[in-house]
Amino acid sequence: MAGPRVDDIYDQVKAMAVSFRLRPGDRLNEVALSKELGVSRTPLREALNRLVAERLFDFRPGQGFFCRPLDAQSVFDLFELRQIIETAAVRAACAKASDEDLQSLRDELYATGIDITGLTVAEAVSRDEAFHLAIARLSGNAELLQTLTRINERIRYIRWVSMNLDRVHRSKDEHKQVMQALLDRDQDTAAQALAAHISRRMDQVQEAVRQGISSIYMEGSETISTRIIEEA
Amino acid sequence: MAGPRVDDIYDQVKAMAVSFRLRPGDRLNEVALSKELGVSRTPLREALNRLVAERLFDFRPGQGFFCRPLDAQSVFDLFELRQIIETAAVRAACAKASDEDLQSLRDELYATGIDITGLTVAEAVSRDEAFHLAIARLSGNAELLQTLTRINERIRYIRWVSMNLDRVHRSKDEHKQVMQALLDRDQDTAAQALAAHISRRMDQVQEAVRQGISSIYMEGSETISTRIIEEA
DNA sequence: GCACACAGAACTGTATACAGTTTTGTATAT
DNA sequence: ATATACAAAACTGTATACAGTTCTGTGTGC
Repeated sequence: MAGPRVDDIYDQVKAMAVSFRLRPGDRLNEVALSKELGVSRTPLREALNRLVAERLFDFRPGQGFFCRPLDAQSVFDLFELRQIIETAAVRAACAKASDEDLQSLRDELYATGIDITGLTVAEAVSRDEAFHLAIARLSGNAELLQTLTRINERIRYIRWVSMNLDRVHRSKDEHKQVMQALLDRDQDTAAQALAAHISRRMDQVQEAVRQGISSIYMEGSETISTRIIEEA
Repeated sequence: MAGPRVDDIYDQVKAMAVSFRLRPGDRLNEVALSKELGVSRTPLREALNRLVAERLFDFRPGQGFFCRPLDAQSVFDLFELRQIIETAAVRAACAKASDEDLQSLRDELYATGIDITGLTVAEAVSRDEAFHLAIARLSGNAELLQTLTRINERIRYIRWVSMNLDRVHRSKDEHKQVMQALLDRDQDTAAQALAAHISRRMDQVQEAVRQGISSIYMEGSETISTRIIEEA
């Protein structure tokens, strides 16, 4: 029976951290969390150590594990890095992706990625992420894909919140633009469009951050399930 | 007295993995290693879980931890990613680094980074890494620096071996070129020089990989301490 | 000679216990 | 009222024990 519990625990705790059900900066109580998850402290700590390596948690010897707080500088750095990586990825995708792969990405984008009305914010962000990750996958570089995945996990919550604050969702046009450049295999246009797209998002997020990260955390996870009613 | 052992164990095991004292693909024996390190399995496993997250180890439930083997594709992907990140970093450094920081990087390069005759291969690679990391630091992006650090750890051994195989070391000129472009704050030249520099290294490494990774692992760590006698 | 089955050893996965440290709460003195 | 000292509680860090699984080596049948 003994399933590979560490992997499960890892996923569960990561989900909590990513959605900030565990509050940034707070020390987490190992016995309480282990009881909640129905496991002992040993595998929980193993999972937490993985998350320390992924920078989702801080570890202070003698004090334990802390939810890593996201300061304004880190948010900026992560977005900048994301832009660097995605720009390179889309260029590689232009050069290396097969026609079939590009076509099926296009189909998927038009089937599920366009109309986000009625979706929750969480769902909308998830689809957005999926499109960007799909491009990274087409780059053919597994390490690049992995790195981007990790980055996304760390900025996901801030994207949720920021998407909630300003309700203009222009992604659809911008994604279409990138997709077209991909189909044309036009590296420069694709890279430029994607860079501009990410920059706009970064501006929105920086604006959200400026309103105070601490208050952002207060918003809580209920906003994530708010449904999007208007569209640009 | 109880020191923060996990951090120490983490460093020690990482050093073993990076230098391939632990052989790629092999399962590692927890009790043997814990005895060797003089600790129990619990903190050892915590450290190993961090290294799993960093992709230095694989973890297969029910079987344990394995040294992650470096296949040719991963080596290529890591070098490609490194090139992407460093190219962007040097551009950012051109734009954002202070004059003093650039000057002190130049001084350090000319003081310690030029003549590698008489150094061991490990020392030479270490200095090379230091120069590249310094540029990443000047980008002002802590996340970028961290990501590059992780990448370097994973390709360090392969660089050792490849440096040992072909004994032409042209880094000095190429580093000088990059440094000059940085001082001129010439983004395009700097990026191009750095990209070319990494590409050349990548070619050398791919050549080494082509000779068979398995035989490379056999070379063992004694080659790392071989001293460099000739210079280009 | 080869494949397969089975028993024993070795190893992993997790719970638990305990030592040592940090935190918290309270009472006392200024 | 505030600061300080001290005691108790809570929590972390690690070792160890044990259950369950995987591996290994031997022997048997074909």
